[in-house]
Amino acid sequence: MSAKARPTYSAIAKAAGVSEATVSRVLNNDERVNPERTAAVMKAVEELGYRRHRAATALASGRTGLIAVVIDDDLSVFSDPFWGTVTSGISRVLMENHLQTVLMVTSVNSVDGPVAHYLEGREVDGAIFFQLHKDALVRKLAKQGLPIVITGSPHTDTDLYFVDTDNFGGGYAATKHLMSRGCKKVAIITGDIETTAGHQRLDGYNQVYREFGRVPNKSLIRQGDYSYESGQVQMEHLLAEHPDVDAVFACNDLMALGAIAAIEAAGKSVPDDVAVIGFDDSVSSRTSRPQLSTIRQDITALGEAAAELMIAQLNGEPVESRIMPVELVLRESA
Amino acid sequence: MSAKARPTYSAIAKAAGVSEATVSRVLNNDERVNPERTAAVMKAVEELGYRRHRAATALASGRTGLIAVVIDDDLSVFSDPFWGTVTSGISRVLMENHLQTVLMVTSVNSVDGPVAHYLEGREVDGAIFFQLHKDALVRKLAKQGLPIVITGSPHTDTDLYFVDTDNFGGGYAATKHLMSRGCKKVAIITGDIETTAGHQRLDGYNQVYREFGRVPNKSLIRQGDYSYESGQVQMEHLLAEHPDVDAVFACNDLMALGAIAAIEAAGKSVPDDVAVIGFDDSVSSRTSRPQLSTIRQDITALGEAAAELMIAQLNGEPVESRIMPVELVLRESA
DNA sequence: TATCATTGTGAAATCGGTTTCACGCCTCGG
DNA sequence: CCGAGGCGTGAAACCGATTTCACAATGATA
Repeated sequence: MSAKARPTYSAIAKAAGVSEATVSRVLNNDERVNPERTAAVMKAVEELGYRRHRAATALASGRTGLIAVVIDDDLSVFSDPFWGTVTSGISRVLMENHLQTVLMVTSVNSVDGPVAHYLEGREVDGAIFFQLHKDALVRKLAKQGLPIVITGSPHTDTDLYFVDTDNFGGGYAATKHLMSRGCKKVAIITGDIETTAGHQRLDGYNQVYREFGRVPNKSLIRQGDYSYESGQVQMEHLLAEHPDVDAVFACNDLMALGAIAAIEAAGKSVPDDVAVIGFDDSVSSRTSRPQLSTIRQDITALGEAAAELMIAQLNGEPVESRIMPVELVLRESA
Repeated sequence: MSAKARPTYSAIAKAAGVSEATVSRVLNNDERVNPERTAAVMKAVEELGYRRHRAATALASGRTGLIAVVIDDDLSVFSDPFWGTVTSGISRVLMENHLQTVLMVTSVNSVDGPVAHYLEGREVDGAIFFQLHKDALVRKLAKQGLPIVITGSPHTDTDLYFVDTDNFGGGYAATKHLMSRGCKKVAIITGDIETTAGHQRLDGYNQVYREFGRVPNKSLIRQGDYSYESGQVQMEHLLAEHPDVDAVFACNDLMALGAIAAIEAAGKSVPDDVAVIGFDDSVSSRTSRPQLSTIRQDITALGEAAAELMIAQLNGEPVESRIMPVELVLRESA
């Protein structure tokens, strides 16, 4: 009674009375196999409980069945639930397509680091990058023919495929709502303006002003860094310079919460004196008081889209970058 | 000018004037190779820029160089920054040991689902599980000899290796602080009592009462479910039944925030009328007002410990489950 | 009817390492 | 001086799939 060893092609071929080559053809959906033999192989596969040996397939075919998800940890982005959620969307779609997700949390900036070696070594079939800051490595890999998808907009204009949130639309919707609400002096606390996302949200803000035939006062545009503290201090500056400011669009929820703290510390109330809108629809936007109005993005869908772009590339199908829609969620703060 | 093809053993063997077997020995640190040949091989490896072909190694040796991290998505735990942080700790340590992290966000409860097939197929060298609810699959895999580490305590008493936060110690420290502060009527809002973690925190709470020679009133022990809302309603019940309750230990920050909302809604103040301590040291614990006193765990360290246990198992070294220390962080709420 | 394509199939080579096995050489004990 | 034992080494088998290539059978064409 030997332990049931894992069946291989050889066993299936024997059981089905065909050659191993035919087994391979059937299992890879080669059309040209006689239906009867196909059926025989399928039956044998079923009965023996055959399962592909990934390593053997990888060696012979060059396809590893693995997709890397590369996260730049210089930003410790992974402690942000945002990335966890994106990743789970990616993972789900990949798994449905019989691909596995290899997670690499690391500093990606080096064109010659361990990650670079790993990816260049063709140990994965493709790579999905998060939040790129330098794209030298990515360009290099792309040139070598490695399928790539970027989550978040690429740093520069480029021909790389990407999926991103509609940052412009979010900035536009938030600002438009504040204006339509009757606010006269709408400020913005931006995030890192170096990033495309940061810039696009600001562009949306400016666009609303333009449509209203106005130009925002330069000093209504304050640069934060996505932290609670920066929201707080920038709001303090705003209140000092513009005591009559009556609305703020903060480019993420954390800064919005900081801003609210500053507003209330100044003895004013939200939203009556100053309306506030954040961005992200994070958990704290629901638990804060007042509850925060914010821009919601379907984060899981973003991940799923990234995975779909990757799969399309692998299949040689036409691929197009995607911008995912956002939604204004109105709660108490605006 | 052909593109420089990836060098293989054959190239190195030729360059170093030895056989492929010897190359393999050198690269796998086989002691018995003549130092001169070792040097020659190393030199050739260096000069040709050789890099191992993962699939070939996997096929021949059976070691894939991959460790699965399995996350039960029934709980959508991955949108909790906690798990992202743990994962990044795991990933870092594994990568240092030339192992890659394969992420599987999925429903693990089935002993016969795709995850089960994947893991049973030996496509990874080991698996790290998060937040187990049913351990049938894990036990089955362990029986098959797959190295396993559980992050969070296993469901039942077991011989499986695990790493966990000192839940008991956290519950103890929080409650002890509240008592020492002079609070007479310290309540607890527990999380899911079915989980080991939930139970252990409660045990810590009970232990303090015991040490003070007291027994907590049954109705001071309220069961929540880790959600903001549950913290809120349980606190309302507490205030109704015990108008003189003067402290609450909530088993996570979210419930603590809900409790604070309920306390303030009842016209009482935190911490003067009722002191509150949470658990997790989440971001919102710092941004809430009043800032939340809480129990901090070193989450990255937890992940690193999990990875280390895995590596020890792979190396056949002695392995011991680990309980990671926690720290009481005092802010404004207690 | 003779010839050329086309189609389905299996034998065998291949992917790039690891591991077994046998052999030659050297040392040591009797 | 002979045989046993140990050590370093290379040839070759092996891991489990994929893919090339040759060949036989069939159908189409002239």
